[in-house]
Order: sequence, then structure tokens, then C-alpha cells
Amino acid sequence: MNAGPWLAELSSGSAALSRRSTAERVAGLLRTHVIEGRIPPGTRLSEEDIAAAVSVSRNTLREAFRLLVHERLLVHELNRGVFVREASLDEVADLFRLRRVLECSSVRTPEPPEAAVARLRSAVSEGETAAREGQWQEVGTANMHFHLAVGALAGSPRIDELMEQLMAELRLVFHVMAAPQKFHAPYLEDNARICALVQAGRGEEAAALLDTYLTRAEQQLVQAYRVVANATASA
Amino acid sequence: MNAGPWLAELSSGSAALSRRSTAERVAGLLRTHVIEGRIPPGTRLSEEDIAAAVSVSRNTLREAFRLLVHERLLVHELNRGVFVREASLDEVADLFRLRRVLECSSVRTPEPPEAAVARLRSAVSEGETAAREGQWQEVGTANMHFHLAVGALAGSPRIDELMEQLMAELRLVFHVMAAPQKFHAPYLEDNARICALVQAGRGEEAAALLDTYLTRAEQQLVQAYRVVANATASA
DNA sequence: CCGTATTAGTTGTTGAACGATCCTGCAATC
DNA sequence: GATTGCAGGATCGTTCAACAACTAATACGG
Repeated sequence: MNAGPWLAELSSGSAALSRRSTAERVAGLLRTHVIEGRIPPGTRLSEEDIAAAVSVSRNTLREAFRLLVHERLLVHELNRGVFVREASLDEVADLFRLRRVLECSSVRTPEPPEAAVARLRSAVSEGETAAREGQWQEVGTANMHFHLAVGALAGSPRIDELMEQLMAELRLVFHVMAAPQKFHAPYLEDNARICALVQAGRGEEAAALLDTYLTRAEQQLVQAYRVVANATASA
Repeated sequence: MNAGPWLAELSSGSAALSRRSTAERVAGLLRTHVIEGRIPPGTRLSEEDIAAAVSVSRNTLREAFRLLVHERLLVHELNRGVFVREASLDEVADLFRLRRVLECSSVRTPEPPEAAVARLRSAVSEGETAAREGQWQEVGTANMHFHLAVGALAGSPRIDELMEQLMAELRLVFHVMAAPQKFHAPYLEDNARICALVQAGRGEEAAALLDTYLTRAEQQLVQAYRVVANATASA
């Protein structure tokens, strides 16, 4: 019996060890490509070409497509194929609406799990050091980690999953901007303030701050969007 | 160019006209069977058998499965097949947690779209007439319509979609109960009260009422769950 | 009685095939 | 000149058959 400390470690590893189907692995591959903007929004993903490129059959590739369509990274048009999503302004607004609901309510959680609070703290410091060193790309991912940690305060697997999806979509949207590098930097202070309020148990104030924060971020993003829209319209 | 007012009307109709793929139609068929409890939770869905039953190929059926797995009505175990979901108590609790977040925030929406408020009213009266006539099945669906309408107050397509998914799962969960018929009847009064508060613009009070409402419903459901768990354990 | 090897049944994945649908370009028409 | 109609080609939707990979159940041997 004698269960040592390696038991938990082992079971946590088993999750990673659990083999995944080919379709899931292909979906993972495509996901990173799409999220990191390597495939521009609006691109049609040819079944034949991609199947050949990753050397899987068309059928399995189609299963991978279904997964990513459900994650809203791709859109599927019958008899036309799948395309990298081009989010409209309305869709961006809706994304932020849901974000606001989830994050503000998470931050109000009376006694958030300590693990989530720790993640919040580390995300804040991660962002600060990255900013000090001028690594704006890292600031962006730190900011994402911050918001994922905010979602985790609710202690809900479902909300965690939703937040991951929202953040993935958001990263996709960011790529329409000309210089997303420094976008997140101004929000570092707010992140720290929100983190402090959460630790102090002042969830209501944190929620209020987060609400205005998200409104501002949305407006900034929408504005960047309009610029691009005008540029492409005049081109 | 002279675009008349019928143009918008026409384009709105084209959405309904959009044909659906075979996989989606099969998914729809399976969905109703699962939701209405005709296939008991835990059942394994054999690819071969079902493919033959609905006369589609295994590949197409697998696509349909993927859709329903993403809707959380089925679960997929690698190399073992897909099963009708058996929700654990934790999962039910998590479902209600998300429900509470979405519905309570929706009900607080400052100026909800009039169409949603109308749906709210009609759902209330739908439930009342069904109860008067003793049609408990109908009371259940009216109650579901009520909560969908609550979600619609936010005016967010995403939240609408989430609510539909949550309600579908909930219907699946209800089937573990012995007599779900009269389950919803006691909530009719609360529905009417919440509807009135929303129309009066008193969202905060409506949210508070809804919160206790959902807590009570969850506890009642969990209790019913325990009964079944004991019954199956002793069997 | 326990553990192991075998076997049967199911899922995972492939490759090819064919009909259905969409897009492109060109000719015909007003 | 702009719109309509019509090939032709390309791509998607779906099916089918086959085999590899895996699981679960059975039979076997200690």
C-alpha cells in the first residue's frame, strides 16, 4: 500500500500520457498555427492540401476540422469548405460581453481556491518582469494567463474551459491589429490592482474595476479594427 | 440598385433555408433521442449498429458523434466508443454554477431587448396554462423556455447558445429522477415574480430571487440524485 | 484461485471512388 | 456594357472496403 508522494505526480502525468487520437493531434497542430496568426483569417483550408501536408487521410482531417469549428477558430460553409474565422465587430462585442460576465462574476467569488489566487499573483509578476525586459510578446501571454487565472477563481471546470476558448479566439482577433506588441502593457497596473483587491477579499471593487478595464480594452480593440477595415476597404 | 425593404426580410429567410449536412441531421436525430431519455445514460452507442440503423456510413456517423460530444450529451473514450453521458454530482453542481452566473447576469441587463421580454412573458403564461390543465410534461418545457428567455435578456448570441446547451444537458440529467413530472410546478410562481421584476426594471431584485431559486432547484435535484445513487448501489 | 495468453469484437485510420455543389470563364442575349 | 446561361474544372460530401490498433472477454496453465 505505502502510497508515496509520487502517486499524485504519476496520475497528473497520466493525463498527459493519455494518448490522443490523430484527429485531436492534428487539431492541436492547426490550432497553434491559427492562433499564432500563421494562417491569416479568411483563408480557406483545402482538405486535400492539408491532408497531404500533415499526411493524414481526408476523413480524419475533417474530424479535426469539426473540433476547431466548435472552438470557433474555423468556420464551416457547406460545400465550400472551412475557413479561418474572420470575426466581425458584432462578434468581438459579443465575445467581450461574455468575457465580462464570466470574469466579473469569477472575481466576486467569496472564497476563491488558493491555487487560483496563486496563479493570479504569478501572472501579475510574470507580466511585470516581461515588461521590464521589454518583451512585449511575453507581456501578452502573461496578460492572457492573468485572465485565465481570473476565470479560475470561480473554481468551475466549465468556466475554465470557456475562458480558454475565449482567450484563443481573442488571440486570433488580435492579429488583425497592426502592432499588437504593446497593446497589453497599459493594463499591467490594473492587473496588479485587481489581484490585490481579490486577495483582500474585496471582490465587488475588483469586479467594478475589471468591468471598466474590459470596456476600455474592447473599445481600443474595436478602434484598431475600424482602422484595418478602412485600410482594406480603400485598398 | 433600388434595394427595397424586402431585401432584409429575404436574407433573414435565407438562413432558415440553409441546408444541413447529413452529419448534422443525424446529430439532430440522436440529440432528441438522448435528450428525451430514450437512450439511457451510460449506454454505449455502437458505430456499426447505429450507422446501419440510420443508414449512413460510419465516417459520417462519427462526425455526428463529434458534434454531440462537444455538446456534452455524449462522452468519447478512445478505442472504447461513445456513451450517453452520465453526469456526476460534481458536474451537475458545475452546470448550475454556470447557469447561475449566466442567468443572474442576464436578468440584470439594464435595457433588455423587447423581444426577449416578450418571450419571458409568454413562457410564464405557457407554464401557467399547462399547469392548470395538469400537463406536467408541458410545464417542464415551459420552464425551459422561461430560462432560455432569461438568457436571451442579455442579447448575446453566445449566451443564447450556451443556455441551449445547458438546458439540453439539464434535460438529460432530469431523466435520472423517478418522477420529473411535477418537479417544475412549484417554480411557476417564482417565474412570474421574476418576469414582473424584469419588466419593472428591477433587475437586481430579480437576480437575487433567481439566485435562491437556482440554489433550491439544484439542491432538490442533487437530493433526487442521491436517492437514485443509493438505489443503484444497493441493487 | 490468480495471472496470462488467446481470441473475438469494436474502434481508429486509410485510400479510393463517385455524385453533388460551387466557382470561373466565356459566349449569348438584351 | 451589363446581365444571363452554360460548360468545365475543382472541391466538398459521403460512401465503401479494408486493415491496424485496441479492448474486453474467454480459455488456459500454474
